[in-house]
Amino acid sequence: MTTASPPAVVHVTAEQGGTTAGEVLRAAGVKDSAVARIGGELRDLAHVVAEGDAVEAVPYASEDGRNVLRHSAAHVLAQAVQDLFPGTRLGIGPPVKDGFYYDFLPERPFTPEDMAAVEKRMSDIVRQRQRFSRRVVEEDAAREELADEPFKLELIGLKGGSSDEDGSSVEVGGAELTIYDNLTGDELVWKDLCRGPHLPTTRDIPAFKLMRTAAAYWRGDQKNPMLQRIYGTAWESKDALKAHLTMLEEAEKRDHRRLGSELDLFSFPDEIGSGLAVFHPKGGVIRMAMEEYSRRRHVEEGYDFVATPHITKGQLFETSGHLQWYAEGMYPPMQLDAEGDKPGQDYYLKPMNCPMHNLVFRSRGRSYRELPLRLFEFGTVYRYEKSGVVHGLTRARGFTQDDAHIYCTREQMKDELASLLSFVLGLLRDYGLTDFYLELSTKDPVKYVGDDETWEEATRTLEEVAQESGLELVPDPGGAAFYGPKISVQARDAIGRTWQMSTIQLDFNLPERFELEYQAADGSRQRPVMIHRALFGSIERFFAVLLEHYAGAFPAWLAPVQVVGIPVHSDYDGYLLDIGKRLQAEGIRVEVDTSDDRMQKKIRSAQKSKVPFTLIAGEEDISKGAVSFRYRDGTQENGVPVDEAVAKVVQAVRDRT
RNA sequence: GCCGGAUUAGCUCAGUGGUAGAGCAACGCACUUGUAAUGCGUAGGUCGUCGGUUCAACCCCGACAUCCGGCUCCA
Repeated sequence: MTTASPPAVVHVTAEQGGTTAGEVLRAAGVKDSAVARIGGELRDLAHVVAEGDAVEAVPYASEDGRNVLRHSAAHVLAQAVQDLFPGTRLGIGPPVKDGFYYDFLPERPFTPEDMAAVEKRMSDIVRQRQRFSRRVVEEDAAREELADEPFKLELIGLKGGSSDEDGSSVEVGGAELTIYDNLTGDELVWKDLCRGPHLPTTRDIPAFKLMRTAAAYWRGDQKNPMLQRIYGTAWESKDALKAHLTMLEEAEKRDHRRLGSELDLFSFPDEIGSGLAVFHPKGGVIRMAMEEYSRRRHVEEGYDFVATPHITKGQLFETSGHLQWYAEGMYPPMQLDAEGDKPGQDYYLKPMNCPMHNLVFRSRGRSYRELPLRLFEFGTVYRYEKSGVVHGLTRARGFTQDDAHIYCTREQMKDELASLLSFVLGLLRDYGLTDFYLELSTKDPVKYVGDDETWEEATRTLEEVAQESGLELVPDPGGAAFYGPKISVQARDAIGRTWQMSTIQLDFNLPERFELEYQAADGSRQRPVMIHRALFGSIERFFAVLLEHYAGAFPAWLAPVQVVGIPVHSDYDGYLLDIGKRLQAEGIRVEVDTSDDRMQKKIRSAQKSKVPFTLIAGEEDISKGAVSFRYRDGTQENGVPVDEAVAKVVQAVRDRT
């Protein structure tokens, strides 16, 4: 959805000096330009140009073009809100992915009815073709003009210190302080402190829609007051808006929480607690299939399997540093064995497996001959996620990591990382994800342990490996764990959303804290490097990603029920039950629908449960020793001999298609 | 944790200050011959929990729990 042809660049002639960017582009026949780029800066089309300026068109459908039209839509939103609710104070209103928002401090929270009214008022403003007019102001004058807007005054004080992070740069991020006036004819109807640029008029906003109200802290800081945020979406055309809304509907239909209950896969009983899932038989069997394949691949890749407890004395996490850094993310301790004045022991649910694996490593002397030593387990961990962040299976409080820790020498580290990365990508591909990019998370300047030199070496090694993979690499400054930098694999799903999947973390610090050692060939004692890695992240989360990726229609090898047999009439139940037995003997998960329903209803039920294969049999098939083989997409092959049908199913499952 | 919204049958949802309804699912009976819903019937809810207001609360108020949308957070 980006520009089809490269954007036009027009050089301003002598005669054109002193006219506007818009006029120059129009003279050159360019129609599709939201704003103009001159000297690398985005400018209003009303910007006065000089001879020799290179004026580049910025199409509506480009990233910059969309940002501008969305930001203009945010101004329209703010004007509409202040028209309808005059006492409302303004926060900020930047463009965001797929849309825009504006933060307000209203006299009372907005209601859904308010939203309808605001949206209608916005349409009026758009229809009025109000001009966005830029005006440079002195700081003192601005303070006077915006005396009623406390948040804007704060931003003026911030000028120069604004950042993209909290969105404040859209207001005061430029070299000059500017106000945008909305003019109907020459009449000033509204104004806002704003860096710009903007579309020429409100009428140039092609398509918008308000999405939801929410709340947000002023400038993103928990200590600041809570503002009411209104989210909207805006696009370069009505069709693009419609496509976006359709995508959202599709995403909602695929929501794993919804599919989880529709397909009877899992639930979150209140009685157990927030963020703690139970898997039902159909979800359980998918999970089992996922685990079985993963285990097999880990065996093939030379991993050793370990198992460790769910709880431990607190000392272990003192040693690892987790209690120092992440105590609030852990379930509070159980105190055991206290007697009178004698303090007892604090036991914690483990939020991570690594300290336990370190103890396995340390359980006896290790030789360099054993390295790389790769310890794997499906380790269930518990993290006390804050109440507002729990979200289905993707952000749970109890989950099972496909966790492994690799202990190796510094010399082995790079090769190990490279082969690990290809193992990761191969495994993800086997599960049906194919579109990836990598993210390199580097040191948080505050939350970290260890010396800078070690961090640098670790970061450099990860970066080299990432680059050699040939995948796109995106930096994530400050995103590392406290003990070391990481690469994470981001996967795009069937509808283009990205999910953080696997993480590979390099760690020079925990081996230090746990005093891990191996004996080298020369007899000296050396410290191993540790690599933390999870390929699924957590089984629950990966389950959710696959569920959404496939929209519930799992490939045959993962499908909870792989085949449903449907007799045309109950007289043929026996024939299909026999076929069912043959399939079952081949390890296929098969059900024969012998209910009282009619055949049409049974086909509908099978279809709704997203079973990959349906075998239908009636008189015609039986006389030939065959079945009708129906695929999930509704296509079908009639008169398939039973042997062949069984073989087809077995092969589809074995090939993981 | 913060702001806002929500919580009625297994699911999706109606509904009223005078102790509740539909569709689907479930169960029963009858029906059943070729590719997305056969018909009839039955059963199912202390209306999230606990307090309060009231002659009377599913409905109004409060607390708590859980969920949803955001914010903040995510070892």
